[in-house]
Amino acid sequence: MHELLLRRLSQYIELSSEERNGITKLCSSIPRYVGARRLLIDEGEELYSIPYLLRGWACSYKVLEDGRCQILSFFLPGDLWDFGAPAGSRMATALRTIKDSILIDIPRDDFADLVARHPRLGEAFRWSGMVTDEISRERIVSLGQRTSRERCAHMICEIFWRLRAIGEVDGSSMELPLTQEEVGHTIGVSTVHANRVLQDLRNDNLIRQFRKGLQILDLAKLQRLAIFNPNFLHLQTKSAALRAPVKRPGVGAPLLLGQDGNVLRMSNVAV
Amino acid sequence: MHELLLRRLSQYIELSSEERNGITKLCSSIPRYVGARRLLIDEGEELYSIPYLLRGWACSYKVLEDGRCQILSFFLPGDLWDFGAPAGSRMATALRTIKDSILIDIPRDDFADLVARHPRLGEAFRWSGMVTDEISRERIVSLGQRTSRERCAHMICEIFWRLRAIGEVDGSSMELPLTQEEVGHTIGVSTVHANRVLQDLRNDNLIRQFRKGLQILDLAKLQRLAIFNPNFLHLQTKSAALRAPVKRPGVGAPLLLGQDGNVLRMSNVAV
DNA sequence: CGGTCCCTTGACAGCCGTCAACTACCGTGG
DNA sequence: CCACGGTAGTTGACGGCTGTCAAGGGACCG
Repeated sequence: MHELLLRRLSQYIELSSEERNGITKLCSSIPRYVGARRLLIDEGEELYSIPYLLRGWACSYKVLEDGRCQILSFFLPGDLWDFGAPAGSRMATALRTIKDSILIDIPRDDFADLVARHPRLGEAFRWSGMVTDEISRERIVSLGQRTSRERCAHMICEIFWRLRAIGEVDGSSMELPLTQEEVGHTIGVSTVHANRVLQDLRNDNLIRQFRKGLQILDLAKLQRLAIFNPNFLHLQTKSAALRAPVKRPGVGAPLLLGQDGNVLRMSNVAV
Repeated sequence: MHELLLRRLSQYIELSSEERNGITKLCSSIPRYVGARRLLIDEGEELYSIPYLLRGWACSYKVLEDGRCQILSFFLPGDLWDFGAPAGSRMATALRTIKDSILIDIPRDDFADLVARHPRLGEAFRWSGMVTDEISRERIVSLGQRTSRERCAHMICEIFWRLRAIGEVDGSSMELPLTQEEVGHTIGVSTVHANRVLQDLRNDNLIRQFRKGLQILDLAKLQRLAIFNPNFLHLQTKSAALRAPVKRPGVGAPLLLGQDGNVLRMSNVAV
């Protein structure tokens, strides 16, 4: 029932049997079955427990006063929701299911206790959290810099690699239970435009869509289009963490080199 | 030299003198003076220390292969950079100064030791980290849903409130050392368009700009335009954490209510 | 069979990126 | 003092991207 979590943590540390038992006990609550498109936690609600998704899909989102809605992240099987938040904090986003799902509520205190007793588990969770953070940073880059085609391709790649990591892709096909409205809310375009972008990708023979699924016809080309670096999900082990520093062309570099000295005029500063 | 950090942590917990001393010792390294627009840490570099900004401005950013650049967050006086990252992790973004700055490098191990010895400090840091996270979530919402005018207004409001919290605004005026190119890289528009958006805000008498500064002429109107909720920076105390749950109109609600029962068809699921 | 979601399409207008040229300002050096 | 060069800000023209509106079509479910 909690193999996904064990598998994930094993990517970062070797789990002792005590640690395994701790996780097992943590996940011993009775699973809840929740239908598609149901609110799990509303924005501003206090978090009494950490939702742990066993099956299904969910997403976090924010709704502006006038109804505009932005999906911030997907919540896939094996994911723990925001385990790093301090006790007593409130949800900064709402959380809802996308399709029929099964989840467990892990008491926050039990989680804190376990991590306190096993600091290495805490370490592993923090490594796991870095992946989540990196996904959200990459979403900022997408929304700020990538074209809508690229954003859509990037979203597909992200989901593909994440589902692959938990054994939920079949060759090049995967489930994609998102409506085009949800795709739009994710990549920051209207529903109509989400439709056009998806059609575009289909017409270019990059993807194929069926019922509630999607097949990637040319992963390499899709990733190139998305400027997608699969490494960013590969914080699998400490040694392989992120990619090596790379010098890049473009705006950043010359900007930073065209300056004199490292010491600034003291007249402007005081400690 | 480290009053800003002490002040920030005091928002979340009452600091004991031991904890104060710990922080003081943590900040006892010799400050570095760094000129404007200089690279502090490149993407992919290993983090040996936690940069702590005493004065000046910096930002984190990512550069795509073709040179497109997205600024992810601003780094203002009193900010600690990414203190939550596990030891040995690599920078997911690059970090550079925006103007002449002074910073301290806090050894990661010392930080970890201190937090381990004083769990309440760890708690306070995590509350502080939530503010950072919320800013980055709000940036996703901005880039995905707000118009460029709204995004620009939102950026100004965010900076205004953050500078105000550290006593760096004078009435309604503040420093704004960003070039229009940097504004563009922040709100996801071209430099030319950043210029047009700023002109727009000036023409509507919302802001006034001078040399390297900005005056907000009508904060209420600017915040309304930005759909800006100052509460999101107000995680000052646990009790005031975030805003209370609010029912909203729009897309979210009806979507989630139009479903039957809470239990899904068992045929689709298995534990 | 009717209703509800969801997907699709076309028309149109407005937002925004790009290109190119020009201006203003500053600090430097002659 | 002025000339100069570099950076940053500004403008106009143009085309492509994208939102909106409105209408239609198809799949599924009761």
